[in-house]
Amino acid sequence: MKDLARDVGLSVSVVSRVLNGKAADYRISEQTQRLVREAAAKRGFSVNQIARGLRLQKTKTIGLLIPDISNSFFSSIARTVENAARRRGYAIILCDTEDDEQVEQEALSLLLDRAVDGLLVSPIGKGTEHIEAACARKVPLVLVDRFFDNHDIPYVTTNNYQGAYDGTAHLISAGHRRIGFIQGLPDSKPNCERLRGYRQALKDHQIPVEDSWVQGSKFEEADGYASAQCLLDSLAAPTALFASSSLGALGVMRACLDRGLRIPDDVSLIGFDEYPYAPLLAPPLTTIAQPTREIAELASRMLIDWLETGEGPASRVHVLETELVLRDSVAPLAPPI
Amino acid sequence: MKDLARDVGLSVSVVSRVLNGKAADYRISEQTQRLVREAAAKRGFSVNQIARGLRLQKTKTIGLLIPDISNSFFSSIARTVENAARRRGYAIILCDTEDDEQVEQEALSLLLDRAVDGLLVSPIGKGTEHIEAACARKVPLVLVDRFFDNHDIPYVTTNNYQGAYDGTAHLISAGHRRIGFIQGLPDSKPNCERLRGYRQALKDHQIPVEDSWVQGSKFEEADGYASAQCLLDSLAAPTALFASSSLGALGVMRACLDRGLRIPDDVSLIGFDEYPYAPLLAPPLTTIAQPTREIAELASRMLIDWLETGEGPASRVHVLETELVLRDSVAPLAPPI
DNA sequence: AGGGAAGGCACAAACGATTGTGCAATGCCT
DNA sequence: AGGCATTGCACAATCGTTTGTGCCTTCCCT
Repeated sequence: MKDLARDVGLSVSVVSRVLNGKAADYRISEQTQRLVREAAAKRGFSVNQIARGLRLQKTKTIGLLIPDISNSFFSSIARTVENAARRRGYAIILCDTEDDEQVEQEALSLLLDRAVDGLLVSPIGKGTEHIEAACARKVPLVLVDRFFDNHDIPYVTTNNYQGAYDGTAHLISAGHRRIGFIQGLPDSKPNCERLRGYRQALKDHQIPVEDSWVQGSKFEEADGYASAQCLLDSLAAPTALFASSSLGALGVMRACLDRGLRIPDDVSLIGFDEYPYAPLLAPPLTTIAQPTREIAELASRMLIDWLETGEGPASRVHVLETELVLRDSVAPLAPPI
Repeated sequence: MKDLARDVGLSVSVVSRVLNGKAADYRISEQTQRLVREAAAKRGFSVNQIARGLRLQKTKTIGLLIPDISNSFFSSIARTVENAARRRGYAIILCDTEDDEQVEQEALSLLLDRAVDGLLVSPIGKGTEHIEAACARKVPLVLVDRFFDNHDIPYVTTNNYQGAYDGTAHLISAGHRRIGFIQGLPDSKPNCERLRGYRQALKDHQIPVEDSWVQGSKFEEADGYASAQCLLDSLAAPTALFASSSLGALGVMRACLDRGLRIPDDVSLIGFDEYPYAPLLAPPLTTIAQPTREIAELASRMLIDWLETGEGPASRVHVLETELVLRDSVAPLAPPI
């Protein structure tokens, strides 16, 4: 910018003001403005955002902290967030926490050190101190998908409870009474809510809930596989399974395949999360679809509005509805012979 | 840092040097070092990377420019890159170009304005001027997956030619002679190479190549769907299809489903790209697997080494091998009756 | 013509770090 | 005791912007 100023024979302050549209406020003549603008265009000048960030204490950057970008749910979120952010002039620093709390803390520090203006976080769920610390530093933060309800951090998520309730009820209405639940990360809010929905659906239909029907500990395919094996090994094996995640459902399918169990003839299956492959699986999977795009759009809008107005969102909680997508992985239970 | 310096009664220069491990070079006493370090630890101090970046002209940030993060190939790449980068102290600014050249240019400017130290990019492929411009600005850049071969920009990619050749040869060995090719973005190098491999395989088996057998224009499911419809509508419809991408293969499967065509009985299918769902599709899909993790690891290592040593990679081109993963989507062609 | 207002721009101090250099104080040698 | 190294630290410039303020003109009004 100094070079540019020298070239046009003006001071850097004039150049800066022209380029920032503050020419009128400082009585810069039309002629000078044109001069500056043309020179800037000709030299392809663009401001150094680092220096600008230092001076303004605003980096026009948002930190996106998610557990697993290779998971289609989060990669959809990331895509939408990135697009929305870029359209409003923000860059996204991506951190993948690998569902590891240690990594989450490190990544958070890395983001804070880089002075991001705001954060979009889908936290592991266990420890909340580091997240609170970020809030204490007055960095606007909105939680996505996973959230805390004993804090006042705004969030946008899915109605996980209702989604799981609907799915479970669907299985029950098909005649199933022994229904297994393949869970993900037990501490994460979405998982808790899904579990709650599952339990409530059973209760509402006078089906006693067996603790052993709930298996699993991570949102991973291998974990779903192991959990399914475990459930199907049990004496009174479930006739239907509800997988709390897309990867969990995959694991279940693989377990059934390996055991020669047919879906839905031998065991019915519903998976949380919808994705492009679901309709083409063997069999096409009945799923609980989340409004991924809406979640990401709402969350980014909330955050960016917050950044630009300086005021937090009017309402703290945003819960979007799921949709039960019926396909072929659920069959009526054959009556016992 | 100024506060910290005041608290311990020292100058900021001393604090800076201690924290950067340059104490010895400047004869800072052991005692002072301890004092500084303890105070820093107690106050949870960490340096402002923005200010540091301005002074050092190094932001410890890498720009990742990819066409579609919701595509499993790229999300795997992103995950691996992010992990590798974070382990070496670098943050990743993610930009999703949506396979749009306009967006690619804007995103590139956004990254350059933010003074990223280096770039990892998978370019659209058509225009190369903006990419060259970045190189001209002496920003280290390595291409991932997609590349240019008439430039001296280093890249790491897959042996797309051989992968497509192997897949096509596999179809031919199953007796197919009318083989359609569902392509992705025609200008992109991987697509060109795959097409070349396909053509060469046909030629090597004395099968004349029909131009009408090559359809498609984007790496998207809808495009694959339309292309498959078009091919299957033709008079002498192909008995086998080779999809140049995972999403393309999905589109083909959906097209077949809609037409009541069974895979592999009525038409055989091979798809480029492997992903967790492939073995569970109906039918399990025969694919050409790319070494995604290796590509991403090699590319990030090359770039970061470049950043730290100041010297570009020793060898410019890196081509990793594919693997043909046999499943159930290819069947021997039934002899004509 | 003198005075005040307005117009048009330049100066210089931040922002928070890094780093070459300078300046005391101490120690050692002869 | 005087001189020279060495030790231990502080000063201040710098990175590229933004922005409050100040200064010189020109103009208009009475």
